[in-house]
Amino acid sequence: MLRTHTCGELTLRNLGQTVTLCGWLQRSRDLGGMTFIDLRDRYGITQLAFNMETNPDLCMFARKLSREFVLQIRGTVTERSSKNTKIPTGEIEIVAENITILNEAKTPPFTIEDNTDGGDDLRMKYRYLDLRRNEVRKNLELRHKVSIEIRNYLNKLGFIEIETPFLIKSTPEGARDFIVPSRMNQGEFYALPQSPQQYKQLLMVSGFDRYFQIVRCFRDEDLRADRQPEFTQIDCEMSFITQEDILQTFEGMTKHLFINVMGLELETFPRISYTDAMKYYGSDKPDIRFEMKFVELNSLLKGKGFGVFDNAELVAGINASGCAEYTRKQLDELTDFVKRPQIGANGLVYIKYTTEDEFKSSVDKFYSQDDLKKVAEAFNAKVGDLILIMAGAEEKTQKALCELRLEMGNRLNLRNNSVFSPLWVIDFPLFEWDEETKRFYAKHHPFTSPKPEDIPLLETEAQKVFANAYDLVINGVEIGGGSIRIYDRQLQNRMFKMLGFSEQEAQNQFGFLLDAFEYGAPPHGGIAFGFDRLCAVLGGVDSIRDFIAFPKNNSGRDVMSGSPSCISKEQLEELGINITIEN
RNA sequence: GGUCCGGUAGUUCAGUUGGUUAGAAUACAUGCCUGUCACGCAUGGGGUCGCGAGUUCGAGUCUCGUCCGGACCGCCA
Repeated sequence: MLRTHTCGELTLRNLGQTVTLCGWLQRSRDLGGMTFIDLRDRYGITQLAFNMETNPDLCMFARKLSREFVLQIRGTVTERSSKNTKIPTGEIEIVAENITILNEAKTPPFTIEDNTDGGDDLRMKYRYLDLRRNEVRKNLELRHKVSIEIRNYLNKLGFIEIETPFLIKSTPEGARDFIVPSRMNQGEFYALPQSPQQYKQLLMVSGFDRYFQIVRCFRDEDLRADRQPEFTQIDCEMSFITQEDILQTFEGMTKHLFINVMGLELETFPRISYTDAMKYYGSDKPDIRFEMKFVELNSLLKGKGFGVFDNAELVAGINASGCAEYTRKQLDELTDFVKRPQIGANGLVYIKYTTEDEFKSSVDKFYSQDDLKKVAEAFNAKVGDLILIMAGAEEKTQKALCELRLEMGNRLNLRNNSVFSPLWVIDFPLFEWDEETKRFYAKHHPFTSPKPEDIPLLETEAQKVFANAYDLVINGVEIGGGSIRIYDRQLQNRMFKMLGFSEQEAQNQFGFLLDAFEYGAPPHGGIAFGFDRLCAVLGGVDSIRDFIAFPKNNSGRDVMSGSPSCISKEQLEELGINITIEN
């Protein structure tokens, strides 16, 4: 070992000991007669002291060292005459007797500090330097802790972790696959898994009744702050269980993580149906850290001569409590916000509850004070409240109102990242109709089982069929989702038929799974959690990038290594691949 | 595929109506300083204003194109 201690552990208890430390030079302060150096490793910072009177040669040497040099120093733990209460080692310093430069370093392109001066792009290019920073290191430490606690919890319950292949068969359903060419089978391709879905179901057929895997998954779709082309799932599956068992088990896991990683005890998770989530929050992943539920106003506001409302499929609003004081400018800002192309609302109507029995609204021409009062009552509004109303086609209005609700939540500081509000969203519809291709798609995936009572409606009223599917949402972020699967070959065939698969197509793509179902598949179901997202939510940030050691940028590039990149002609030839670039 | 924002010193940014030699902070270098801990003080070096074209007597500033980065919509079973 090149060191006897780390830079984070020495205190007054170690006074007088001769120690050897290794680390990076964080900063040096040259006072002329003496010089101080902060030595940093992942455990902390320890101050080194050099004195011109007692050891002039070493002091002169120390003055010449620059940031991020890798040093080994031997010295004596000494009490400081002026202490730093901000760090754990702040009461001591090392009076150095010997320094070895283990490696020199160029001046880094940005400062290795909590508040670095580096921009995102630069930090990604020099990610190995960025990872030296406390903030990013802490995120990865949190991630590690979460993964350990997941394994502890699931292991205790008898789950076993089994690895499944990364080079698998491509299937057209769902996200776009990442494709890997096969050299030995030219013209043929593997796909990287979007999730180990089919393999984990096969493991159930094999009798591993409690499986999990913390596993990388790949989706070739456009990125976001919370979406990477490769990301990590906590993938789980159980046999001989009901939906209730899954919810209990994984609510338990989530609580276990919060207690053991965050020191927070969570209440029982509320549950809401998909239908109600859409009705009250306009989203299947509502942020319930704050109320501000939608109130439907069709019966109160339609038919009074205001065309926009009269012709709307849905008129609904939210109560921004205490915002009646909003100025014209603030209301215009909100209107602009909902009119942005990404939201695309036509406008925003407000009602200010200014004083007892007095309302001011942007639609005073069409509604009496009495009409407005009834609206206020529908919201349980009080004096000082601001009611914001939108109207139009149902889905679009819900979506726009959802964005407005979240925006108001932000403005009113109701979305505190150290508060955690989990909930289960249950009873999803089984299908989703796609106008473009004129066909049904599986809302979850094609192996999701319909509610037993809805099975007779499969072929006749597919849009009314609900699924045994569920999502875990925390603070408006979809953390996990799963379903009870179909384990009956006949029902699976009916499902594929609804999704527009011929028997032959289904057999081609999923034949191995369908065949397996004929050899005694147990009733089973599961769930998968977005591990990166879970960590980001626990860490209280929106972007998952800082919880991934080496993430990709917005365009799917790794700006540090320069991937993706072209490959050589020889490589292409070996694979039997010709590149044609369209313009 | 689309919308919006950004690109100026190593870095983070400012740069007025198009007008003299493009600034600040920080980093870096040098010197001074014996209790600093974001040390302080002084001095200094550091610029293809992303790239290309255009308008103009004159472009960091205006126009078009392009590249790069970020946020979002579509997409993400």
